[in-house]
Amino acid sequence: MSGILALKKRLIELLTQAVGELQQQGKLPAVTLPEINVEHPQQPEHGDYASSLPLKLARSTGIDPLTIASEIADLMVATPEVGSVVVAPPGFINFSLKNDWLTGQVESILAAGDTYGNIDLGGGSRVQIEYVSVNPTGPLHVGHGRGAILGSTLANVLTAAGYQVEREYYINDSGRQIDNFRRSLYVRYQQSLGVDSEMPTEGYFGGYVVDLARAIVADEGDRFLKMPEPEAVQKLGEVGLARMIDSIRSDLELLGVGFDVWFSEQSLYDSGQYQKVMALLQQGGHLTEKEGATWFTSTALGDDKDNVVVRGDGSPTYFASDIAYHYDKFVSRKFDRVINIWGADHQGHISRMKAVVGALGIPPEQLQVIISQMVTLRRGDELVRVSKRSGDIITLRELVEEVGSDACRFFFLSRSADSQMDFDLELAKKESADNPVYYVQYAHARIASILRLARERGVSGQGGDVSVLVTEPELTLIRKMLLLPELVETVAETLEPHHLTYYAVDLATVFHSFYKNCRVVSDDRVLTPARLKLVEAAKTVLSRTLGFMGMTAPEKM
RNA sequence: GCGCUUGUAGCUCAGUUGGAUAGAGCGCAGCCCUGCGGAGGCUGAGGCCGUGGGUUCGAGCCCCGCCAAGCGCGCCA
Repeated sequence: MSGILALKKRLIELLTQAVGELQQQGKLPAVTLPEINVEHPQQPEHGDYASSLPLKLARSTGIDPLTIASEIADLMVATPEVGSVVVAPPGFINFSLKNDWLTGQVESILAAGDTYGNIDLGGGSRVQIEYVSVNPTGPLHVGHGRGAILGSTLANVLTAAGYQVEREYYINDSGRQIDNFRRSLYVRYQQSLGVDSEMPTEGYFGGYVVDLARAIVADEGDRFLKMPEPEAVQKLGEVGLARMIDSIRSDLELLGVGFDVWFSEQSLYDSGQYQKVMALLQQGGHLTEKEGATWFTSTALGDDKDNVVVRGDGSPTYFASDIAYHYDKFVSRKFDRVINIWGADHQGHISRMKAVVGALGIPPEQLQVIISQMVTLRRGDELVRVSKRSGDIITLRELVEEVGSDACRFFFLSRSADSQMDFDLELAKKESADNPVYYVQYAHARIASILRLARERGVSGQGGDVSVLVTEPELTLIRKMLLLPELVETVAETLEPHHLTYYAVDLATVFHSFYKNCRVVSDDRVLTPARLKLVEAAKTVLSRTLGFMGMTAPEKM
């Protein structure tokens, strides 16, 4: 385990022990203990860690919190890490770390290298994280980018947290919208070959369908015109879908978003998984026939309404295939945990999905759904409506090409998934130089530059004695670097990757401040190698943080 | 009408799961280039944490009501 997490755990153990001892001595009544934890105080004067345990105990025992605090503090045994234990009103116990322990952590970070920040929270358990999963009936738009970046970042962090992570894209290559898309494409194909044909009223009118049809004409000619229409729609559709999926894949690659598995919805029908799961639900008494359709009786499980799984015409709904899909995830592929990232418009899908997962005998809490709120797009004051069928689309690709992948990722990550955001294209372009992404990356480039200079002068950290790094800017930098494992833990537990961006900015800030105050490469033969070690460690931490976010860590800018 | 999410500085947003004097970026008012990258550092002004109650030693955070915004409430996905 990482040193800093072990330390936190140790402090909690020591507190628990001390309270136990006080209870044995009869100085504290044998009340049930509150949850004991330590936190980082906001004020540096309050030390590195603080516990409000005495305040909590005061409630149940009726004893003055300051008295409890000093009794506990007296019983805290000396450790190599903790320099002082101080009692502070109204009833806190504050811990400060020893300088030599802190500076020693620089060596630990260097030794850990690119594994620094890894923790063993997951214990190797298998987590699947599914994201984007957009219908291959149109290009990705800006909102999809948000989910993509959330998902890929979480996958990075969960991997570092000791989970075995699989990243998956669910391809909805079956069902009504796909039929609709195939018919639309066929019409555009006919039209581009001069055949008079009319688009279905609910068709996909976007210009990209026209482009796609033309591209297929260019590559494959008029061969689909020679087939009977139903066959042509099907065959042309296959070609078109494959191309759409390819373009989605390449758009995501541009953003640094990738997947381990591309899972086909159609395969659930081809493999018999769908039929199997419906039979299971039938056996479990979860299905009922009414109004000509088959319903999943989720109201019996506390949901607010039942949901159709098989339509009157015998065709399965999206919900039905999603049930089979989740059965496949949990039962066939045996994931311990499944995380889905959905857009806000799928909010209503959560409760029935959890209900059905429970009906299949899987604990519903093993399914976690993250809702990424809407992204509204504007150009200056002009609101841009995003609708796949209207054809007025600002694509994700266009955004990435304008703003850049790094800025895009940072921007999307800097807000919690719960809050909706405006994305002003003009502003994103105009202010790109002011984007915090540059502030953070600049810190990394600066470090690289220092290390280059050191190499030129033939000096290195070799043999550096880190115990001399005791000035305030140095210790502040070290303290900040030590937070990375806790950050990984927090993000992995809360599934809230936006904390990464705030940490990255904080880390860059303390580094810039250190840089201003502490000359690294100098004539001082003691300080120079020690500070080179510190700077190298800072580079590791910064690049690790940027890596989690899927951003580049530039050597030069 | 019901469900989910949001409401914190002029603007965009954090707030470590109930702790000490509520933070950051941008913007605003100033300061710092005889040294490793000024895409930088430092200082200041700016707050009834939507609103009204409640819970307790202690609430931006928990509970109830209300107001406002977004999304959902299809045999669409």
